Amino acid sequence: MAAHAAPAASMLAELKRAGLKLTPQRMAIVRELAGDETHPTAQELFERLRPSFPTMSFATVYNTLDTLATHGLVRSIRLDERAGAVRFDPNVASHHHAVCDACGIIVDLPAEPPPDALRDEARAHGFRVRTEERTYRGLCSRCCSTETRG
Amino acid sequence: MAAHAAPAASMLAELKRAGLKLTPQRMAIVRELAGDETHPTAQELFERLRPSFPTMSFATVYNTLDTLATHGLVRSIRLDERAGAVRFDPNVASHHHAVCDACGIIVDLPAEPPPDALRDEARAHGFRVRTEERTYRGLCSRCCSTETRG
DNA sequence: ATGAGTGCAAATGCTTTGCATCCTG
DNA sequence: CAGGATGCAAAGCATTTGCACTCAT
Repeated sequence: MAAHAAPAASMLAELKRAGLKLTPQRMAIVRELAGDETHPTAQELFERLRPSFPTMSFATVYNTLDTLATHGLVRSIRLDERAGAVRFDPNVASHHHAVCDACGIIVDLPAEPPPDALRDEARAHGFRVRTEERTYRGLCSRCCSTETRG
Repeated sequence: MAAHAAPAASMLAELKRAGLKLTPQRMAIVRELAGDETHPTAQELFERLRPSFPTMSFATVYNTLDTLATHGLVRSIRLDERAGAVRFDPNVASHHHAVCDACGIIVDLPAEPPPDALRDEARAHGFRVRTEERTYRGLCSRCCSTETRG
């Protein structure tokens, strides 16, 4: 019910269809990322996979994620306004994000917003709008109750 | 009419009010950034100021921008999904951005969008929403006409 | 068997930091 | 004149690249 991301099987099938090789490393990365709603960084994925693939290199993780992104199987996002690594999102369906200013958790908000006035404004500037991303910042439920020191 | 960013004078006054020192470097950085709608990087500002301040260091530019951001005088944004430096926006009024996928130009879309269904969805997740950012991606007017090879 | 993919290590790009010195308030 | 701000250089991450080797197709 909560799975908005494509299952590993279909992502692998898609890779195969694109004429790409199904290496053990790629399969592991895809399986690790598919269905993961925590928006991990390349670093985090690398750490998680290290136990099972002690020889896997950083470059492979980055290359694979780049390949997946190029083929539209994952989205890369940078929701930190300052530093911080790129995060990867296996959910390529139209959706947006809510980011907690305190703990940094990123929550998916599945929805396709209808064209709005701002979009029209962009069009007025001559823009041909292809996608729209919305980021809501604030406090998540957990951090809300912590700060409200009640 | 197109000036949404605070003028240099008021930004400097604000710094002073905050008890910060008005050094020549800070004044130069503020003047360079105020009213600039190109969303420059720290690198770019540094290059522009080098002629007049040959001894100014990178660290000073970063420190100053960080100070300005902390005091709410500029916003830092990272609209590139992959690599790329942080950009700085002297416009702290509520507004959003349109980014060209081809040339990377960032256009301001001044507007305060009304609370929407997605915002409600975030609230349903327990989020206390403080700000909302929208990014429209597509092709700017210039790149549109280039690609339409007509 | 052939070239895409991998691993390693070094390089690159952006940003931060430590510390001695300087200068604004 | 005191402490914040600067300049310099080096360190710190995140990410990319070059190249020889390996393995999926």
